[in-house]
Amino acid sequence: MIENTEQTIPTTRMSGDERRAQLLHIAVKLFSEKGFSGTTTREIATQAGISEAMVFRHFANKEELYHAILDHKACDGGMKILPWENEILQKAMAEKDDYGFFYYLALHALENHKRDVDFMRLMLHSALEGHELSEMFFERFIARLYEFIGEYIRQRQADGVIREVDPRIIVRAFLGMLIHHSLNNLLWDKKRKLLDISKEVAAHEFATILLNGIKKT
Amino acid sequence: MIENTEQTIPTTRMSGDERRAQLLHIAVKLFSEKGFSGTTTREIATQAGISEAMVFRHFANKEELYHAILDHKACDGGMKILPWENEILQKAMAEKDDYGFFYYLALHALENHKRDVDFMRLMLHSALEGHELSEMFFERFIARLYEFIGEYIRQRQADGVIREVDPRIIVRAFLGMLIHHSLNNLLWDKKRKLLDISKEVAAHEFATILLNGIKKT
DNA sequence: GTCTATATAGCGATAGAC
DNA sequence: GTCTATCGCTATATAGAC
Repeated sequence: MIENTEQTIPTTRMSGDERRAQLLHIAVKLFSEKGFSGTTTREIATQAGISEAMVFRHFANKEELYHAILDHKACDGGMKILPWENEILQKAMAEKDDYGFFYYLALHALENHKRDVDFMRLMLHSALEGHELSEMFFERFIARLYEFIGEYIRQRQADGVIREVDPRIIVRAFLGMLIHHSLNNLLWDKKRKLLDISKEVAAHEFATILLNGIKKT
Repeated sequence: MIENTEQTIPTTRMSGDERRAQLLHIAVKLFSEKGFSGTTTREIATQAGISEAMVFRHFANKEELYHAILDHKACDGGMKILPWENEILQKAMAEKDDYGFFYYLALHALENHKRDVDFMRLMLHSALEGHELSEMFFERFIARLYEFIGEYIRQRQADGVIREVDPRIIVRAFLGMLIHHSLNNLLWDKKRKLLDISKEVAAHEFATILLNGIKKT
């Protein structure tokens, strides 16, 4: 963990930016595990191997630390959630490959959730505590994701291949499967293995169920 | 709120059991709003109109208060989640009315979630904090629910009307739609009205999507 | 059963020495 | 930049008067 770069400075010591990044990382982990009020600045400091005072040199107060996570995570980390610039998806859309579209969306989401478990837990804590972090995340990403998927569904309804159902309901059903699956993995399945399947299998099954569920008969 | 029964005792005062029940009720509400560590015993006492000392007369410590909620909620409140003794559902199962089965399950779940928002929030907080409350709830109810729905699906697969997919995946997809929908209502839609539909419409659409999604073609 | 008063511990945050 | 020491506050929990 501690890195010794053997520079002119004899003591092992981080630069300001490194330290800040380290604190952010630790804070994300702890907040995601125990929530905002359940995490102490002391614990953050201890895990970083510095004193509490140093935490307050990098961040004016605990709240600011929280907001810094927002900027750091919701901007670059959250961006990965938005899939529309991806080639595979663009291709599926252009070819009106519905299965490809939903399969890739599903896989993309499940991969993100798996990689960023901390972020997901943080988001949940934030939403439950009614913090603005989750609201911002919602507006910046979730609302747009609904809009994006909904628009595709609307097109395919116009093409006459999908049943005339409010697209928002379909999006909710689909995201419901994905998010709930990830949530189960994250909250319980680690221990219990209630349903131990790969991302690919899950993405395939969910996409198939949804597509058959909404296609015109 | 304060009830004056005009009894021999001149001062307005609750019996021990009443007070205990009141404290439990307040604690559920506060824990569900702010989580365990985010709620203070002082706030519980204040909202009950008594002193902190009284809280610790009824419950040895904060943790015990938490456990008491488990017994109170997960026994009678949680039982409502399990639907298999219900007539309508039994009837649908006996008649192999798949739509009726899933529609009623959905409606039942959505009704429960709506009625017991506090309980749902409490469960989420508990699961995130890794408290045993959620684990117990999981084993007592969720696991059995999976088993129950899965068994019905297995039968209908044997009947040749449902595709050969791992029933657990189907259950997860279905519960995913339902729980995610309730979660959205609870966390965001109160303000934003992203998707404002009735329980009945939601139950119908979700049941329809699932059924079409898994039926043999 | 309820109160005030208090004990003890831990919190976020600051001051000042090095 | 980092530390020790400490402030002011609030937390859980208890003791004893009424």
